[in-house]
Amino acid sequence: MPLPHPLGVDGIVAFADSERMSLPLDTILEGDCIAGMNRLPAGSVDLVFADPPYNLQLGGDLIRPNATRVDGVDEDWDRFANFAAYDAFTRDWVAAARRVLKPDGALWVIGSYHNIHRVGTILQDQGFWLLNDIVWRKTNPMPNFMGTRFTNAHETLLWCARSAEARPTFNYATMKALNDDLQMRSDWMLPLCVGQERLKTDGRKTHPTQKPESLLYRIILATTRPGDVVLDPFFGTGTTGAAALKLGRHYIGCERDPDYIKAARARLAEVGPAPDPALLVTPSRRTEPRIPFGALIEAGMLKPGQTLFGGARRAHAAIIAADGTVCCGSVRGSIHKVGAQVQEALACNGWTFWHYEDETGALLPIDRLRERIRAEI
Amino acid sequence: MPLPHPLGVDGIVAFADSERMSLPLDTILEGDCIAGMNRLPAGSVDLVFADPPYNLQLGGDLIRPNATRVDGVDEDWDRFANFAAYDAFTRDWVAAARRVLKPDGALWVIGSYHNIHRVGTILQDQGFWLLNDIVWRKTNPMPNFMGTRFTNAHETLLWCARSAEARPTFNYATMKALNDDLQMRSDWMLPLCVGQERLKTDGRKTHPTQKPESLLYRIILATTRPGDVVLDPFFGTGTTGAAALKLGRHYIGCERDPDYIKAARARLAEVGPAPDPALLVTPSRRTEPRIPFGALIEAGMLKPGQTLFGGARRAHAAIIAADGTVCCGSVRGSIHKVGAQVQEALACNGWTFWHYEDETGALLPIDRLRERIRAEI
DNA sequence: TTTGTAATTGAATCTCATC
DNA sequence: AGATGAGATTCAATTACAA
Repeated sequence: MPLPHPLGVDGIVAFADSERMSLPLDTILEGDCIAGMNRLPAGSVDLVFADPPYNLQLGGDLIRPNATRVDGVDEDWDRFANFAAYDAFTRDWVAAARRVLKPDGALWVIGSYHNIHRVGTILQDQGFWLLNDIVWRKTNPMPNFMGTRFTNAHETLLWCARSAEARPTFNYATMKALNDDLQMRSDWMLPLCVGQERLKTDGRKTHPTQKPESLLYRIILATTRPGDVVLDPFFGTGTTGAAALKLGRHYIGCERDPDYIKAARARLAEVGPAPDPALLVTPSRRTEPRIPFGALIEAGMLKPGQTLFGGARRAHAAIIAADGTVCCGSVRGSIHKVGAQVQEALACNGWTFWHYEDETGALLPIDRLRERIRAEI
Repeated sequence: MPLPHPLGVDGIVAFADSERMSLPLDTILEGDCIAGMNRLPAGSVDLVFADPPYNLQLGGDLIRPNATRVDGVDEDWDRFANFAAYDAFTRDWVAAARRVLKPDGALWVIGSYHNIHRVGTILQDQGFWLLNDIVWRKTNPMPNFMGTRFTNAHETLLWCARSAEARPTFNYATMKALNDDLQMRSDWMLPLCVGQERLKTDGRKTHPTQKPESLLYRIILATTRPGDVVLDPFFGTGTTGAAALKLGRHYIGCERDPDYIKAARARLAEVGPAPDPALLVTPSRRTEPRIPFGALIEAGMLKPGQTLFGGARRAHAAIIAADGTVCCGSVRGSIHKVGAQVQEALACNGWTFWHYEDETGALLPIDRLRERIRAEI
């Protein structure tokens, strides 16, 4: 009988249940991220945020016009022999992340043009479903000193669900509120991590690619709920953990480098408590309890036989039936269905289309009555 | 002796020299783009611009809030059985483009998150060297009607050289001049192709995905020299040809659809030699930095749960929520809306009304923080 | 003729609970 | 699992048309 391959279906390393840990909330797992993730139970985290090595393939030193040397990323962890090696590395961590994600969980990856296409292709090949690609536009990018290309002024983030059928969290109303009541777009203008925010060790930057907390703030606020678990397989100095704690979420980090871990632990110990959960969510019509139209009749706000009006200058009229349907000529059905039919439209929101006459004879949308019921709950 | 495989090294179809044509300048080659490119001499064109099918995989109908239907892309040419089929298609046209390019020639591809990672990976695998990824930020994108994702407000372009050693053309000074004497960044803000520019046939759009000339203008201006030859394997209605002619370059287009070819020929016959100044769409830096209140929270300048004060002697107080709204009693909304409500006024400029407490306990208007963010941009 | 308002439209992977 | 039905949901720019 053949031995089982160490990588099972979906590239998942087989672990005995006894070796698995229960979810170690707000903890940094020391060591390789794949080993770390494989110790966690399957289907246990709500969000993965990954900032993997970019495989930058930098050549020699880059010298600024003023003869200073650019401090590029030349850490060992960013060296790969070739694209095949980088792809293999990517496939492994993506598979491990896939295993620990809940079915409706989501994954974010950040990268640059050097690596993001390898990552995006592998995500699609493993069944992830891309939801958006997000452009992080940097307010203060490094210029192109040689004048040979366009200023590389952005990085790319991919947001994807575990499958096309999954229903990942998206706090639409929160993002809209955050953007002055306009839909949040796929291009985000945010500054680099510099100044006070940038962690330093002996006067030098602790981590070469520390991300700004503002970026993680938006990601976690948009795509998780308070209390959710956010896993970062390339934890570094803990930006993901800091943003998660500040927003009332839990983090789990994987990191190999003891210096990064030390810096992250010190940083996370300083983070204060999260604000009142009510301040962390945005109320919206979608999140409010559902009120059937019939409840307005049961509450005595509307009466069977009463007339509703729709469209400009009472263009359409419908009679309310005792069962909460409305009738307009030979058409009978829900307020939405009849609203669509009389307008010959593909769809209609009956709550805003239909109006009732108040005591003064003024026309008011029936949605006012629904609001009144909701206020009483 | 075995017959030679029809696809030689690098996926190039073997043509007898007698079948090859000399370079057919300013011409549309009718038929499949791979056959068309294979009829051209190797190493003969300076630039390839490709706008291949995106493989959008759209589902059912999408209905707008105003109950009309979105006219999505459902053309046959955008249907692929799966990623493998799309990858094979991409490998073939990329290989054919690679053959016709001069050694120092360059290639541009435009795409969206649906396909761009497949294309980018294949370009790297075939030896192309990515120079920049460019983000086309749309001034007027289609919104996300259902409120399910971030507004998909951009497309991605990849600019690459034929090899890492190649020295492709980049008109650095021209780009800098075009951008108010600042280096041109990798994110370009340009409008969609709408209005007069959009080609119509019998009142309906001739091509579902016609690109704006301003985009091609910038690409050709930046990465070719006058007299250069620009090849577009997916010519469509000839935007690339029009921009090339206006800039004193030559075009060669490949196109299968007779209707598109007819429209392109009519369009190109109208093109005069002078460049259209309207194509120099320079972003106006004055109008750009709109700072939503939420940006102050994301920047860490204000924290969820913190109190803002308004009016004389802290007459009003409001708590900041994580989404950038503020709460005052049962009222929750933008700084402007809540400011107006607590004063029982019709309107209010929240930026000047609300104040925060600094480290010394002094009250400062929140507009100070906005000014600080603006100064950093 | 001018001005104000309504209608149209753009590469879109666009719901969710219940039966 | 698939069908059904309630009901939530849009920004910027241009064109058309009414006043």
